[in-house]
Amino acid sequence: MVLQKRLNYGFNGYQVPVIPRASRSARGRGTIKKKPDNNQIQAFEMLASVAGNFLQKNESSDPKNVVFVEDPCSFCGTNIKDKYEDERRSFMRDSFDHGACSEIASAFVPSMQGKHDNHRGMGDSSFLDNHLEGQGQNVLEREDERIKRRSVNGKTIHIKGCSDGLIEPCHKVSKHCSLANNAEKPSLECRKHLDSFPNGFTSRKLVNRDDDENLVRCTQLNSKNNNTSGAPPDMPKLKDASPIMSDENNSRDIFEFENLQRMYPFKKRKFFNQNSSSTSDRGSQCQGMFDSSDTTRVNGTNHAIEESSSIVGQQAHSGSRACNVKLSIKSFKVPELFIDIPETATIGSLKRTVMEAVTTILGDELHVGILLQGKKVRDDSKTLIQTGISQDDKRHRLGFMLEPRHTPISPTSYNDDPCFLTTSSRKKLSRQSTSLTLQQGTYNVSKERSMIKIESCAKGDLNIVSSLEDTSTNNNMSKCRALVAVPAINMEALAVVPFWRKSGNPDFAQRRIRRPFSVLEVEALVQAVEKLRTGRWRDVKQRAFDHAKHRTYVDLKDKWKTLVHTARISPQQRRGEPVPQELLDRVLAAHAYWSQHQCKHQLKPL
DNA sequence: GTTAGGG
DNA sequence: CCCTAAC
Repeated sequence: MVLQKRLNYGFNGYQVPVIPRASRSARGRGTIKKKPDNNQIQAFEMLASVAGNFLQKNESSDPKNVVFVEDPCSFCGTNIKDKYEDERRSFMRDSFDHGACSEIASAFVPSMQGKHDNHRGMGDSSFLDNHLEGQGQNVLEREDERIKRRSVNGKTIHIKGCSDGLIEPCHKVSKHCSLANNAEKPSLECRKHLDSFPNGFTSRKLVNRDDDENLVRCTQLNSKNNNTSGAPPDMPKLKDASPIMSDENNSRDIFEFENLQRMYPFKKRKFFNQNSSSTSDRGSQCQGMFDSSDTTRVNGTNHAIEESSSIVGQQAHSGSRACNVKLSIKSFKVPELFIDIPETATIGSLKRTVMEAVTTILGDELHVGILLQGKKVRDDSKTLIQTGISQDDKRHRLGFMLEPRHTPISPTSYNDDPCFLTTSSRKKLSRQSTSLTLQQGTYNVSKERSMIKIESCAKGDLNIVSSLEDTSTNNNMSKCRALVAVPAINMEALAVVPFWRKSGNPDFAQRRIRRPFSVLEVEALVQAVEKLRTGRWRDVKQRAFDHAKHRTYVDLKDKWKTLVHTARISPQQRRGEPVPQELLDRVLAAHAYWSQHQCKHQLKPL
C-alpha cells in the first residue's frame, strides 16, 4: 500500500503527512519503513520549517483558504472543476485502492488533536477517517460530501494551472491534502481566473502531490517557450496562470517547498535505480521505468527492451471509472545513436561500444514518446479515450519510443532566480557541466543530453567534464544523438563514460556504468591472482590493470568473487559473456590454493 | 587507503 | 557495482 507517515512538527499546529519514497524492496512488497533515518528526519524538519515560514509569510492563517498548485497540463481546455473532480477521484482511487503513489507526497493539514497516527499508511482508510466526519461510508463518498459542504459555504480553493502540451501529463494530482484539510466548513470552488479572485484573499498553503514534476514541468514549460521546442504558443506561462503566486515571496516558497519534496534523502544510487513502481526526481528520466542495470539487460538481441504494460495501465486508470486499457509494450525504439569507431576495431568492441552507448542513453533521463498510427501524440492532456487508444482496433497501432528528455533550462525563467530551479533542475545542471554557475544563472546548457565522452586513453583520466564550450559546440547536433568515439582498441577503449561523472554535487553521484569484464580481462585477473594470491587486490590492480582506470581493486576483488561463484555453478546458470572453462578451472584452482595457503599462514601462529 | 563481505 | 565496517 501507499507508504505514508505523519509526523507532527508542531508548527502552527499543522502536521506534515509525508509519503516517503520507499526503498526498492519496500516498494515492491509494500512494506512500510517504520523508522525514518536521520536524513529523512532532517528533510522532514526542513519541510516543516519552510512550511512554517510560508504560513507566517501569509497574512491569512485561515486553513480554509487553500491554494492548489495544480498540474499544468491537466487543465488544458477542460472544465477546471470537472477536471478537479476527475483527478481527485482518480487520485483517491490510486492512492487508497492501489497504493499507487510511491512518490513523495507532502501536504499540510490541520493537526488533529490527539491523533498523530504515526506510521499509518495512506492505504489505511482510517487515516482519512480521522479527517472526515462521516461514519460508515466509504472514503470517496464522504469526501464528496465534504466537498459539497465546502462549496455551499462559499469559500474558495483555487487551482492554479499552467499548460504544457509537451511534457508528460500528470494524471494523478494530489488532492488528499485538501481532503485532509479539516478546517471547519471550508469550501471548495475551483476557479481559474484572477478576476474571480476575491479581494483580500490570501492564500493559505499550496497543496501538492504529484507523480513527479508539477512545478518542474512548469519550469520546463517556460523554458520551452523560450526555446524552439514547439510548445503551443497559447500555453500560458506559469506566472500568467498563477495569479495567486504573483507575490514573489509566495512563489519562492512554493518552489522551495517543491525543492524540499525532492530533498527527501535517498541513497545516491537510488537516483539511478528507480524501478517501475516509482516515479522520482530521477524518475523523470523515463517515468521511472528503467533501471539501468536491469532493463538494459540484453536478452540476446541487444536492442529490444521488454517492458510491461504497467505504466500505461496506470495512466489509463486515471480520469474516469472506465475500464483500464491494457497494453502490452513489446519493445521500445531507442534513440538514434551515432558511433564513431575505427575500422580496425573488433566486432566485439563495436558491440560493447553500442551497448555502452545504449546503457548510457538509458541511464540518462528519458522521455516516453507515444505514437498512434505512426503519428506522434503530443497532447499530453488528452485522455486515452479521446485519443482513441482505448479502442481495441487502434491499440495495436500504438507505439512507444524513448527519447532523451531534453530539458531546456532557460535563464528567463522566474526572473533568473536560481531559487526557482527545483532540485531536479539543479541536478540536471550539475550533471551537465560543472562549469555552470547556478548563482549566476548561466543556464545556457547544451540540450544535448545524450552526449557521451570517451575516457582518454592517453591521460587515463576518467574525470572528463565537458566545459560549457564543449556542450555549446554540440548544440548543432540533431536531437537524440549519442556520440561514442572509440579511439583505440584496448581495454581502455571501452571505457565510455558519461561526461557528467563526478560533476558538481557529490550527492547526485551517478552509479557507474556497468562494464562487464572481457575474457581478456578475466585472463589477466586470473593470471595476476595466481601469481600474487587472493586478497592482494591492490597489487593485482597494479600488476594487471594498472592502466585500466575504470577497474579499481575493489572491482577486481568483486570480479574474482563472481568468478569463483561462476566457476562453481553449472554452465546453464551462467550469464553474460561465457568465460572459457579453462579459465574457470584456473580460478577454482587458484582460489583453493590460496585459501589453503592463507589458512596455513593463519594457523601458523597458533 | 585497503580489504572483506553483504547487498 | 555499491556500501561500509574494520583495519
